[in-house]
Formats: sequence, C-alpha cells, structure tokens
Amino acid sequence: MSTAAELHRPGRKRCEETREAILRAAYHLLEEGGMGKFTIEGVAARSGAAKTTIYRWWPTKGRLAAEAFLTSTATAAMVPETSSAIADLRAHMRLLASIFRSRVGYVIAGLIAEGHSDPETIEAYRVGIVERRTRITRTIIERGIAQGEFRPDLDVEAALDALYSPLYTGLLMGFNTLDDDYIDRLADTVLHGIGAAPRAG
Amino acid sequence: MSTAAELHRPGRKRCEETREAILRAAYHLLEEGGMGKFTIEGVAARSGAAKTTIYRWWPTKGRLAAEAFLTSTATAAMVPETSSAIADLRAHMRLLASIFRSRVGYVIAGLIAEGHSDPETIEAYRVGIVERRTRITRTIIERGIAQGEFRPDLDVEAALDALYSPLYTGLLMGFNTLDDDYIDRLADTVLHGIGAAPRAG
Amino acid sequence: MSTAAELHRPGRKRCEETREAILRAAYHLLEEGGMGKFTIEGVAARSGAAKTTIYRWWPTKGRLAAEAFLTSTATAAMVPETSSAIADLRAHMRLLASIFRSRVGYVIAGLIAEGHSDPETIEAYRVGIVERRTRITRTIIERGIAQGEFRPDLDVEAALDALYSPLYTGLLMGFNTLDDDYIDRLADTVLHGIGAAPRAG
Amino acid sequence: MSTAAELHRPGRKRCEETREAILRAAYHLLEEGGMGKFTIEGVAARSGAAKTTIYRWWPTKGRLAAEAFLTSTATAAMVPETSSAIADLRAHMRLLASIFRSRVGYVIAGLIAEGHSDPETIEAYRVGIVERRTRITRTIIERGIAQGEFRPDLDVEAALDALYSPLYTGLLMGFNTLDDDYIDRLADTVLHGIGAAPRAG
DNA sequence: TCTTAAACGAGACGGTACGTCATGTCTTAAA
DNA sequence: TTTAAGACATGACGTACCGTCTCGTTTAAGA
Repeated sequence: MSTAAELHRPGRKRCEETREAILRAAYHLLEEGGMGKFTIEGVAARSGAAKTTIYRWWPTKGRLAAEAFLTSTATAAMVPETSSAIADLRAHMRLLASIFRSRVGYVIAGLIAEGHSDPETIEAYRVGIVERRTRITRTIIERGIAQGEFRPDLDVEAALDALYSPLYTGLLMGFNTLDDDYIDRLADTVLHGIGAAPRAG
Repeated sequence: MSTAAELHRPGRKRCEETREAILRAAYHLLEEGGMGKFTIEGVAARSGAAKTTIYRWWPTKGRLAAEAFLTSTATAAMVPETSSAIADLRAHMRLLASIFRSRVGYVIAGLIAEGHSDPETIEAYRVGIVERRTRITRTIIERGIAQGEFRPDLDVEAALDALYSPLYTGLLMGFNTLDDDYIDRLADTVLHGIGAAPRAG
Repeated sequence: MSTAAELHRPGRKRCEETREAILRAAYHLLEEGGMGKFTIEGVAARSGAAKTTIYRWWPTKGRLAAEAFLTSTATAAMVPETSSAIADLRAHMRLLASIFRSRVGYVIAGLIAEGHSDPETIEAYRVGIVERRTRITRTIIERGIAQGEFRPDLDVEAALDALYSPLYTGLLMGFNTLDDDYIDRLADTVLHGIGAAPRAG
Repeated sequence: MSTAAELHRPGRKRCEETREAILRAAYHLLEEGGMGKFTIEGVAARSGAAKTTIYRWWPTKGRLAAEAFLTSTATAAMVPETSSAIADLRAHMRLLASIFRSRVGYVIAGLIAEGHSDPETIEAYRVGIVERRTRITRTIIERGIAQGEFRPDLDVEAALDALYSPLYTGLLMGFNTLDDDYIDRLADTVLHGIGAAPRAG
C-alpha cells in the first residue's frame, strides 16, 4: 500500500546515488575520526551533495551518523553454533568485546555519546544493532535453558544486561579492559552467581 | 611546604571567590540543561569571570564540568548498614538507580558523553565518584563474603561490573527502566547465577 | 501573425488562471513587504503555482514584480484639466508626490532598487508607468506653451526632468519631504528660473 | 571626554590594521562588481578577517559598503572657482555627471539601491558625500546671488534639487544621458525658468 | 481516435550567502 | 601576575532562496 502511494507521489524522485554518496562519505568520516570529526559540512563537501539535501533527509547529525554506521555494518557479531550454549555465549561476548576494542568501538562510543543530545540516534543504534544482537544472544540462552545448561526460571533480560552491559561501560568509561581474560571472569561470575553455593542436601 | 611556596610566589594571588563563583555558575548551568547548555562562554557570563581566567585553571569544558559536579555532590549514595550484605547491596543499587533516574542522572550522562571527546572528564568522574562508590560496594561485598553470604572465591571486580554496569546502560541508552523491580531482578540474577543449579549430592 | 502562429502551436495552452494567480500573489507580496519580502519561492507558495511555471514566463524577479505592479496600477496619476497649464502641472506634481509618500511609493522604490541588478525591471517600469505619465505632462506643457504660459523655446525634456526628478530623489534618498509646500516651492523655482530677472528695457 | 573614556576602557583595543584591511577589501569588491558582488563572506575572505569581526563593527552590508566607499573617495567633486558663479555651477554639474557615468557611478547606484532595504546606508552616503557637495554648491549659489547672477529671493534648496536630482534619475533609471550637452540644457532651463519671459515695461 | 508537444504541479538537487554561536588565543589596563 | 574585558581567527551551524532538473499528469492540436 505504502509502496503504491510512494510510487504515485508527484515530483522528482529522490536521487539514490546522492543518498548513497552521502552515506558513504558519512561513514568514511566516522571511521576516520569518530563523531569528533563528523560534521554535516564535512559530509557535504566529501559527498558532493548540498548541505540542504542532507538536512532534507536527516534531521540531525546523529541520525545521519547512525544510518551511515548501520548501513555499512550489516554483518554484525556472528558466532558459529556449537553444542554448548555456554561456550557460544562466551565466544559471542569475546567477539563483541574485540569489536569494542577496535576502531569500530570508537565509532559506537561516539554514537552513544551523540545520543545524549539526540535520543533518536541511540534509538537508531538500538533498533539497528542491539536488537539484532539481542535476538542472537536470546536464542543462545533459550537453547541453553532447553539443554539444561541454564536455570529454567532464568530472567533472560536481566541476564543479558548483566553479561553485556559491562562491555559498554568498558567501552565508554574504561571501567574494565575488555580483554579475553576479563570476559571469561565476567561470564563465570554471572554464570555461577555471586551468592554462596547452596548447601547440598 | 607548598603553602609556604605559594605564599612567597610573586604577583597577585589566585582569587578564591572567583574560583567558587565559576564552579557555582558551572554547576547551575549543568543542572539547568546538562552538558548541552554547558559552555565556557556561559559560565564566564554567569560567574562574571573572564573566559581567560577559566581557561587558565581548567583545560577543557569537561574538566570544569566534572569538578563543578563533584564539588556540589559531596554526599554520594550512602546506605545504612544492616546485618545483611545482600540487603545492603540491593538498597545501594536501588538508591543509585533512583539517582540515575533523576535530573542528576541526566547530568552524569552528559559528563560521560562529553568524556568521549575528552577522556579526562570521564577520568575525573571515575576518580571522584565511581571510586568512592566502589570502595563502599567493595566493602559490602567483602563483608558479605566474610559473613558467608557470597562465595569465598568471588571475583569482586567482575561482580561489581555485572551488578552496576546495567545501571549505566540504562542511563545512557535506555536499555532498561532502572525501576526497583528491575533492580531486584538484576540483583537476583547475579546473585544466584544463570547456570543451572548444581545437583545436590 | 504571432497570434496565428501561437494558435497553431501544438501542446497545452497557457493557463490564464495560473498567470493571474501568480500576478495577484506577486502583487500582494509586493504590497505587504516591498521588494524585500518578494521572492519567487514566496510567489509560488502563495499562488499555488510551481516555481518552474513562474520561471517559464518571467526571466527575473524584477520583471515579475514590475508586471505585477503595472497590472494592478492601471489608473495612474490623472488630474482634471483646468484652463491653467501651470495649475495643472502643479496639481499633477502634488498628486505624484502623494503617491510617492504612500505605500505604493515604497513599492516603486523597491522596483527601482531592484532595477540596479536587473535593468529590465527599470525598463519595464519606465515603459509601463513613466512614459504614460510623461505623455500627460508633456501634453500639459505643450498646452502651456501654446497658451503663452511657458517659454516658446522650452526644452521640454529638461523641464520635465527638473520638475519631476526631485520627486524620485525624495522617494529614494529622502533628500526632500515631498510635501505640498515643497512641491510648490520646487514648481515656482523651476517656473521662474533661478537666474536674476532680465532687466527691463 | 569620550576619548578619555575610550582610553580607559578595559579589554583589547580594536585592531586598526584589521579595520583597514576590511575597508580596503570592501572597496575593491565594490569597485569590481558594485553591490552585486559585494558580500560579507567575500569581504571576510579577501581581507583575511573573520565574519564575526565584520559583524561586530558594521551592522549591515550597506553600512560597510558606504563606509568603504566614503573612505576611499575623500576627494569629491571639486571645481576651480572662476568669476562666474553660473559657469562654476555648470562645471560642477558636468563633473558630477561624468563621475556618475563612470564606474564610480555604478557603485553609487548600488549604494542607493541597497539603501532601500537599509536606510542607514543611504544616510551614510547622504551625510558623507551629498552634504559635502551641497556645501560647495550652496556656496557657489550664494556667491551668485551676491554677485547679482541669481535671483535674490532664490529658494536654494529647491534650486539645488532641480539642478542635481536629474543626475540621480539619470544614474539610477537612465531617464537621461548625463552627457555635457544634456547638462547644459538642464542648467539653462533651470536658470531661465520655464515660464514665459515677463514682458518688459 | 490516437499521437505528440507543451503547460503544469510537485519537489529534489547543487549552490551561495546569510547571520549566529562557541571555541581557544590574544592584548590591554587595572588591581 | 592575576584578573575582567573584550577583540580576533576559526569553523560549523541551520536557514532562506536561488535557478535547474526530473517526474508524472493534464490539455489540446494535428495526424
């Protein structure tokens, strides 16, 4: 329906090449200097598009940056599936941590920082990246529950937060190093719990 | 020593009232509009100080903001000590979450966002606030270990991250609601662990 | 000829209502804010016509403004004819001055100002308004010559310039007030000449 | 007084070189393309000054243009004084007309056009140029009256308008050619008056 | 009746200049 | 030597119009 409506809209069609040129330029700027060097002016200059054209389609810097980032990062963190859900989870956490340690992590941190003054930036990141990732991790956890590796009464949301939030605080605030050893310690801690082991019997 | 040296330094002394006026103005601006409305220009105008004076003593916006925030938030999250370390921890988490949900939380989010382009801002926040808080929580946990409430082989650092990082992702990215119910679910999850309960016997 | 050629041209005819809507919108904009608020964009929005349509028929802003102004100001300065050419001239000057003092004068000033960057605007104004007026004043003067009120060897062009140019400098530069008293003094001065009266005998 | 006050004002003094660089750049742009090519952006680029600096000192384009023009045109229309006031007046009119026909005339026309949207531009031109010129012509006329060349009861203001306004309408609207022959005809017409010669005796 | 050419609305697009904001550096005179 | 005041170069902001350019629709003449 909406497709038909759009097809019959009068006026010149949106120029797809321009759109792509803008997103490409935006992504390159992001990659080179994170959000710090990311300016509409710069994107316009690099893409050859007019500032007005950019403003026509993206209301804020953050939205453009988010879309550029998402467009160019289709292949998110993916890990092979093994027989052990615990091992899969740990592998996924390690992979995400390694991304956070890389240049991409710097870009993501910039997006989140930008998100403070433009909540929709963060929303775009959440919808575009986090939800996709959450779907994967949720699946792993549910498999783990089915296989008896995780508690059957597990609060999946809280579990995911406990496991993955530290990666963000490491990225944004340097609270931790995000190296493999740390990730393992974190995973173990959440896995076994911090409470004293229940007494047998 | 340093006092004597400073007293005998030639030239006009640093004006303490000016320093305070600047910090006071900075804090009010922070409170009113978070980092978004926080500008050196604005602080100068509001405090009656010259921009030069501000730049002489604070290298960046973020540092000034951090100091202003810290100066005015001496009384951090404090909870009464009960006999149960678990209850204390839970109370502390609830308190911090309530702060994060308040206007102060918005300011903190701004500081962290600013920290992306000025790492020393985040460092100041970490040293000034987080470490103090960590000292408290670490104490609670160590008491809990001693009392047999927590595992004796606990990785305290990982435990604190698992418990507190979700508050930051909630604050910065809205990943969760930070209400009391959520905090309890989070605490329980980390307390009992996500792994299947070891079989008795 | 041209009419026939146009009639036999293929394709859709020019839409007369659109043309009128454009001119009407243009005139209203002119009236409201002079040339300052007059933009093609604005005319398009107000008239409901497309910018393309406007550009198809009017090469420049000034031309459109001039035509809009002329179309809506068919009834130019007209004065009743009395037995005295001198009185008629004076009445005509007073009338024109009063127009120049009004909102219409402001629009005219705008057209002339615009004419600096688009000479054809001024040309349109000259042909459309000034020539018509000159025809009237020239007639009055020639009648005055015939009646013995004006010198028989009068340089009509120079005389009209001396009488009417001050109205324009008053309009454009505020060199004079354009009130009735001034007009009379001007007319008297040009009438009697500035030279010392020729000696009798 | 104001000098003393200014001397004791705190803060950095206005940079004279920058001021001159701006005026010089402004004048060159004016000379090259009149008001059409005159942009604050252009002046900034050419002078090496910042746009903000320009806006600090000149509120509008027109004011800057007017000042730049006046500064660089100190030596206005000057004519040698002869024994005949009539001859002097005619020479002065010819000289001014020749200026109006030149590139400078184009610049003046631009200033007047700009004055439509910024009245203070025209005011600056009037005070800076026209008044100086009027002082000269008024002197000539008064000398002429004293010498018996002009009527003793002459309305000097009206006379000057009748003589000089046509030069402006020629400049701005091309109503006349401004060549020497025209100037002479104009001068003669105003000199002798357009009325029929009074009968001797 | 069908074709074809123009008029027309809508609106995307590359531009230019606008006037403003905040940055961080600098100069000056008083304290 | 510190301070308040403020000038300055820089660079990005977001906006307003400009004039050009597709688009698909509508209208009428000619084949």
